[in-house]
Amino acid sequence: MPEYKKKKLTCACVCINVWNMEIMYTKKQLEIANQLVGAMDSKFFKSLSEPVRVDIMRFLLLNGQSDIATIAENMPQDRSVISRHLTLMQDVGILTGRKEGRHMVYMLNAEHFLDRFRTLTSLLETCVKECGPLCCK
Amino acid sequence: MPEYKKKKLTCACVCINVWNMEIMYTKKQLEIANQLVGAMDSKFFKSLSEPVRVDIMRFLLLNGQSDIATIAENMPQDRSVISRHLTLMQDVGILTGRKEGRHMVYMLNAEHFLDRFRTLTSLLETCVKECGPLCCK
DNA sequence: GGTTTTCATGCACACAAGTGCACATAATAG
DNA sequence: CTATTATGTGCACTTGTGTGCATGAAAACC
Repeated sequence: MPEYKKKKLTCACVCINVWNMEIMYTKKQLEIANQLVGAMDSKFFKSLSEPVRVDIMRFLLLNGQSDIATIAENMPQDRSVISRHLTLMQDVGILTGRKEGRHMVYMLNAEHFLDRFRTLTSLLETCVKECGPLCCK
Repeated sequence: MPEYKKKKLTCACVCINVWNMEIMYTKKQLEIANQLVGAMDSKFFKSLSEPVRVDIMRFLLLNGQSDIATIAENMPQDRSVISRHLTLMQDVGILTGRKEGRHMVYMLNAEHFLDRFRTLTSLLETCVKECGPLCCK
């Protein structure tokens, strides 16, 4: 399979896979795949991969805006830990925070959150439609 | 705010938030929020939070099914590392693997992947529609 | 103005995760 | 049957991450 090894991913339209079968993909397919992968932000997924942060999301979903101390009182972790999680979630864009006196008030940024998932779903749908024969059969 | 602290999240329909404002949520809202949080699988998101694994996904998206050695040749990591990543991704359900002779052939499980995102988007949409006033205003 | 409250942050620690090497296993090729 | 190839896995190492405590800054309260 030496031919296969030398294949470049960024420009080729035809390649030989490991089973000596020709695999073709158009520039459009390549572009769509790159769009999907580009939309898969590591930090975004990582922020959702910690159960504590999902718990915080649940709390804000049911209780609306809240300050750090109040959230922390409903979690087993220390207040400082919750504070750091909230900062991280704000950096990613899941939450929005504003300072109100000495309180720091956070709430869900539902629009941004929903947009992220809508974009990913849409890109993946297009990808499956266009690259379908490549990914699963 | 002692009243607030004593509030139970699992059954209450009315609560006082930290600003002494009444916040109401119905049992339906609670149920939907719990459904959403329940669908947010930590392991699933964690599997997508590693750039190497996303690279593997991109490779399989463009090249279809492939064996471990071939994938590893296109990545800076050691073959054993790629092998472990693939196993993890299969456990989560993103990939499907089958043994073919001495080769282990992986490919994207696009249906499962798409279903995950569709479900999350749908649940989040419902959640925003039902709990909208709570999460953002 | 001093005290209290609320939060951010530096620090240390424990644990999880990614990585590469070496080796064992399974299956094919000769 | 022996050699080669592809893979899985045990091991040690390094890095990253979550955690809690203690401290300091900012703002409100008395």
